[in-house]
Amino acid sequence: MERKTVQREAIKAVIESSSRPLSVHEILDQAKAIAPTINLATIYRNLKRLARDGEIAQVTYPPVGTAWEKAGKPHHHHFHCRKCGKLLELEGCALDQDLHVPEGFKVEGHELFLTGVCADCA
Amino acid sequence: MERKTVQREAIKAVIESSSRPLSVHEILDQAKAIAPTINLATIYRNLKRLARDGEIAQVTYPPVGTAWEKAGKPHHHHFHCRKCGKLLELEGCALDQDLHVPEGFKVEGHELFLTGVCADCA
DNA sequence: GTCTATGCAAACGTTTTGCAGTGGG
DNA sequence: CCCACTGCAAAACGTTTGCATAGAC
Repeated sequence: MERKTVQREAIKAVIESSSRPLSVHEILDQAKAIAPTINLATIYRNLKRLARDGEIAQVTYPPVGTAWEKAGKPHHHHFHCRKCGKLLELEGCALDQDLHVPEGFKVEGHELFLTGVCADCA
Repeated sequence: MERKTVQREAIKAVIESSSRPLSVHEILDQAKAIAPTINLATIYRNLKRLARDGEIAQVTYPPVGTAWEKAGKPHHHHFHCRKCGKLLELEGCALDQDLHVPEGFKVEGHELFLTGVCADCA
């Protein structure tokens, strides 16, 4: 049976209160303010589990690594600022719905990252 | 001064003759046919270098890891088949050019991955 | 009291690096 | 003959796992 722990609640709270996807280390640092003894193994175990339970979603963009955000948001994409390195959330989707893929291919989803410089760094 | 080696030529040849991005281990396996003593350190060192010299390009999609393809191809994106796990090349770009990003953001590039099932696996 | 979730440390896969020696020029 | 490049082994890095025990219920 599932048990509620300060650690998992802390991780959830940190991710849900952020306006942008957070890295594992950002999550660790911020969660420590709530649950000081928390460590990386616990972070990873709970990220995996919260993702499985549909509470959070994984966002991965190589130059940044893996980041996590609250699940259930409307369809959106991300912007990677090459100056501050942050991954920022963008509203909506600029993808043409009429994607042309070769005969026989079935498109089930897509991921789009924009790169450039954000307003703060420009 | 730059020296031509069988190892680097093998890596280049393997990547340039492929119709889809190759993983590091695919490159290692195929390069061994040309340069049997080649090892991972040499693969990594040369991938980095060939990329720096603009001969090859890195493609990274998390579920697959890092893959490499010939540089200088026309703008295109990739398709990830969730059955065979391969990364396939798609022609063209279905991205709406009129991307709306927040005030002050400067878009310099983008990466798009489509996911689904390829023709061979459907 | 039970048994899940944590904390630690060791293990893992991928990529990088130090160093001695090979071989391209 | 020189020194760029290789091959090997060790290190580094992010992530996962085994195990003993703290703590939720």
